[in-house]
Amino acid sequence: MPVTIYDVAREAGVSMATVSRVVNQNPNVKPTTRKKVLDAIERLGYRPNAVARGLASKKTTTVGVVIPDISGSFFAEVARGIEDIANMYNYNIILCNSDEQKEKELRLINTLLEKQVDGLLFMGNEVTEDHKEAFGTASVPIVLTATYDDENRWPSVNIDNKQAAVDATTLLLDEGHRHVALITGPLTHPVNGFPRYQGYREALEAKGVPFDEKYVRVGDYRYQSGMEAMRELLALDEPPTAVFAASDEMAVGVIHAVQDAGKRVPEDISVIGFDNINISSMVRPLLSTIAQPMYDIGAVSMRLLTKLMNKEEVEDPHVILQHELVLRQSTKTQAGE
Amino acid sequence: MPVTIYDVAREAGVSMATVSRVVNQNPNVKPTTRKKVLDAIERLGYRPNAVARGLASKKTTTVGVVIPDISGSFFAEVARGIEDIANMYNYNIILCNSDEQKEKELRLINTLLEKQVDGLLFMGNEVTEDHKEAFGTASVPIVLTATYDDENRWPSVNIDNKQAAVDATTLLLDEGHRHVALITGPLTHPVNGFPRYQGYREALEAKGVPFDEKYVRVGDYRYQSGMEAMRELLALDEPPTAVFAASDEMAVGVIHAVQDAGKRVPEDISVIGFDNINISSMVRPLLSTIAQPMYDIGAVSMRLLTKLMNKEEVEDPHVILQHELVLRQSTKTQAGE
DNA sequence: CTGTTAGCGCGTTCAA
DNA sequence: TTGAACGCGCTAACAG
Repeated sequence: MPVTIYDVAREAGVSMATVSRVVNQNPNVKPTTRKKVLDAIERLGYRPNAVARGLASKKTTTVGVVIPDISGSFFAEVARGIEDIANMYNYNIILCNSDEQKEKELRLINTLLEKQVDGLLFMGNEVTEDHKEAFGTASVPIVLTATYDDENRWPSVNIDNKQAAVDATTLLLDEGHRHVALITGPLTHPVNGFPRYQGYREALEAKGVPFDEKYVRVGDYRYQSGMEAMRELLALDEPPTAVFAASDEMAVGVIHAVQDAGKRVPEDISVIGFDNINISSMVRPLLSTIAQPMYDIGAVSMRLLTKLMNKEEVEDPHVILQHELVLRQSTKTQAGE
Repeated sequence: MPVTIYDVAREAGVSMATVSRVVNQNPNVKPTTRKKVLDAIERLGYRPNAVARGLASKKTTTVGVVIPDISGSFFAEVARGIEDIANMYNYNIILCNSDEQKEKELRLINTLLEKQVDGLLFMGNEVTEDHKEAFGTASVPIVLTATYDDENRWPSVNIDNKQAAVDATTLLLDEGHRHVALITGPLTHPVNGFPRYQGYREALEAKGVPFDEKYVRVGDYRYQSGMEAMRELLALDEPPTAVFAASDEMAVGVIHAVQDAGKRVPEDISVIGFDNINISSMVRPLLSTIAQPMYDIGAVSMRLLTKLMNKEEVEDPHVILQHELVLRQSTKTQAGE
């Protein structure tokens, strides 16, 4: 039923090799025959079969993307960066949600490899030994997006999470606060969890402010957890006067908890978030935050992968993108200061 | 380099046909030889080549998804529904952003078809004649997600947008408001734009409230446009006392414009949104809205597609999912009333 | 500049 | 229960 390259060849009165040449933009074809072929293609409505092409050429122009959850603002933005660059270089992406479940991640990696993707982008909180083993069976390049492995065996794209946390905490400290709380993500996450906690402590130490465990709460990056954590903090004998939340969603939860308690941000309590997802400029007061270049994290990862797939020389395969302190209205220090 | 089915066959001392059978769970294999094969697979680390399989079987267990912009909350949620069900039925998805650009949409549809996807999910504001022509060249099933064609030639999954707008407007009218404004999306969008405008007018008419053009503003569904539209509305001689925004983002913009003007929601002005994206429960006051079952729209679309791909009988290929009025705090009418 | 000929790795008859 | 052989649609030498 479907028209093949043979049908086109017959229709145009040439060999299939010639048809293949014109389809693949091979310059070694006489203009007149090229036209004959093009006409035949048009007439028959020929559509090249990419699967057959993939089998013969061993290239699928498709890359696999393992992502925790596409419905989250952060990942959705990263995914957009990935897809834009992929599209730019004529690749398509197979998108898979992992929910950060290790077994599912491993299964997806395997499925993607079976599908002969030309490369793989992996995002996830932790790269375990099992992950490394799975990566090891791949014969195509892999880039770790917003994560990395402890040995730096695979190329990766990240921001400096610890330094970002230092910056956020220091800003609060510089405003004069001495009771600065941290609402972090799970400390068991070696990439995005623990380093921010480390940065918080380092900043405290650098300023000579004693660390106090009671000012640390662990959330899950979601709004609710931020709000609940802040309620607890507010119930302390000596509540914090500033809060650093490891995600914008939690930071917004913090702001609302503060407001619900009849206090004001930033007059009574300063709040700074992390990520700079679009919601941070859709709340009152506008949220001050550590901006991660989410789109770029995706875009740079994909660009790096294209180079790797193309066997190009790549200077440094471990990219650290710059984060940025975005001062809006939830901290006393605001833009321009 | 990569190990093929032949290598496994040799290693196990059987023919490749037998290996194929055990890999594909064909029961006609003696248990002992099955074990021999399984061992050989394990020993060699054999990974079936899905591309070769796809060429031979004419099935790729991959579906194409054309979506306007994965970084938007609405679409990200729909995409999640799609991917979950796809995963459940052992399909993978190739995700493509179209930015609602017609040429890009047509190109993507073609690319996806070249890649021999087993089915296609299309989302976009409008299904033009060119789209229909492109769909017509497909030999695999296509489902229109959150959109439809004017002839209902293709299966689709939607909500009743007009009725949803009637419900939202009527709620506001029932609160006693007589100056109800509408901030809609582009009226040129036949699926999600115009019908909501129609519903607004119908509700007005049903309650005998005269339609007044000055209370209608066109936005682009984004926060900024909602905020700006509200500023204009506020500048009217007789500002509206209630606003129906065709998206939650715009509704939040409306709330902030109202607050910035020193007025209160809902005491001075009632606001209702559309979609029920997660941000609607992350603002103060909590946003009342028309909830669209975003995840289900994606999930049901994908489920429908699996049936179609499987050539199963499907009762009604034009699914209308229920929307829901979610009353929170931005309207006077609140939960329980 | 063009055609012939092998594969690519696997599913699937058809016989045995 | 198993194997031999063909073909899926195309790319890539190689020859001419």
